[in-house]
Amino acid sequence: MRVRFAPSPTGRLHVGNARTALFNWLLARGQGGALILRIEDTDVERSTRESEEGILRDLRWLGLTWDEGPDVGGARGPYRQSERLHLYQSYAAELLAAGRAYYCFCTMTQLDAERQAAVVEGRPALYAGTCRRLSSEQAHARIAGGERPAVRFRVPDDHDIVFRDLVRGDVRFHADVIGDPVILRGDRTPAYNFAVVIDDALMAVTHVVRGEDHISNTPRQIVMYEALGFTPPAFAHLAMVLGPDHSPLSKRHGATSVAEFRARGYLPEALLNYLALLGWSPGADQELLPIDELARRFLIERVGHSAGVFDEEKLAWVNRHYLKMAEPARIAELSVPYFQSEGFEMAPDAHGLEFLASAMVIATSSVDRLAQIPARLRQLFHYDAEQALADPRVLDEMQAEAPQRVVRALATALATASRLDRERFRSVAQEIKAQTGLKGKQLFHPIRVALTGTAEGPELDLLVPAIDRGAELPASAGLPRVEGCSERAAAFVRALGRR
RNA sequence: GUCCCCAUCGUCCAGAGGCCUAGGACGUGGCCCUUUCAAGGCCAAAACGCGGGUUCGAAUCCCGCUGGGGACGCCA
Repeated sequence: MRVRFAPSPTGRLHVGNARTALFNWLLARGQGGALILRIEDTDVERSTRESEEGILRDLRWLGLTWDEGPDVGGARGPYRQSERLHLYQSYAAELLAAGRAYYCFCTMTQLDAERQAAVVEGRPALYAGTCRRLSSEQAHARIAGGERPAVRFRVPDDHDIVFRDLVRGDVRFHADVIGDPVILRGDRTPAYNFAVVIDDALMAVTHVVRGEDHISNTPRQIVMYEALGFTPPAFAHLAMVLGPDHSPLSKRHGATSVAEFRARGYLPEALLNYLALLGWSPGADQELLPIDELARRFLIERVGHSAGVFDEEKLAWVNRHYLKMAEPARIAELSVPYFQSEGFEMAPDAHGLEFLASAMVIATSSVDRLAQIPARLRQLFHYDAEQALADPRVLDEMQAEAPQRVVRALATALATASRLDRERFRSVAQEIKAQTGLKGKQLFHPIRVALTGTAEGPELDLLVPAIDRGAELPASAGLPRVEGCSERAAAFVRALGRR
């Protein structure tokens, strides 16, 4: 089995295309087949190397590996259409010689007018066949006269073209609804339908898995396979990915590209697992499975027929799962750019990363995406007693006598205590409880406010030890300075006294 | 306009003629856990588009309608 993913490098990798790539990958990996990456860059106007590199980068980030492609090579390259122009031209010449293709001198204006007229008259909007009957003498004379004709494929008329779609079953088109497609443009570059056929045939692709938008191209391609003496591959057309309003997923729905989802802090394994669930099911009651297991279970015949709405809420849920599963060290490293873009100045060394990793569970247990980690851990690196008391709600709470007693007891206890770990923090809390007679929220909320400067945040049991571990960190760790709990408590009491 | 594809909770899936009083997940609501916010646990509400057939029996098969989507480029 040989499958392929064939993006055109005209922009970012869209999640819909990523899903097509994934399904190809699942099919190839599940069956021990090969995946080919081919760059469809025959549109020189829109294709860019930047886009190509971006697409490759996004695919690699997702972990979708390929066996042949422009970067890794392979026996049936080159893998960029722009480097295969001679092949298309030589097959076109062959079709021309066999009378299966002909030169077309129609102008764009003429073609547009014909199309419009056809729609108005209720006829299918197809090529009228004006140049079909031109003799080769006439054609060559016009070429000699300086005209640059396109080449059209002569679709045999009056017969049915049927193909068995692996996901949809038999699909039937009548040849009369297919106009003669252009295979070579006036500038001798190939048109999509032709290049695809030549490439898939020459690259020995056995299964073409692509978007549903190509379903009506399939009959044109099949007649070309036949004219060229190639055996058509099996086809499988995947339903579209839609936005919440059931229109194709686009910018106005928010993020659409893999790069954007990466930037928002989704993990590749989460995006992949989510995408696999969109149009397919790995089995009743099971959704969250490692990619290899998905590949093992994947059956192209079991892919759904109808379009699917992309649901970022569900993606977020999948991501939470993988965030919890992931190695803290990995997440710590991935989180650094997010801290930086939130204004935290850091360039952690190994110790810094180790500390960050040790604190990471505080964030990963309660956050959707990497981008939310800095906000969740802000209280670790940022403390300002004055600023805390500037918050009317905090000030209001501290107006009462009981919380003040808690805070003062806390400052006193911490003044002599060594750095807090979980147990020492608990015993300090017990001490204050005994001293003040307060418990529960009455006890812990003032502690939280004094130590974090905020009324809400992660569990103190986790946060407090992390703060005091951070306070021990040398400057060389490359993290913002962490003010320890005893300093925080003392500062808070001083600030309170000034009020 | 012509051709093609599609149709189960708001969303994603399960359902391959009787296992369906239609199952799971996300989201939503409630409850629980809890020192706060989250996270987590439990419970609940929520769907077979409509009309005809076929069959003893249809969410499942057939036809039509309606609705959605795609294609009709010298874009891919």
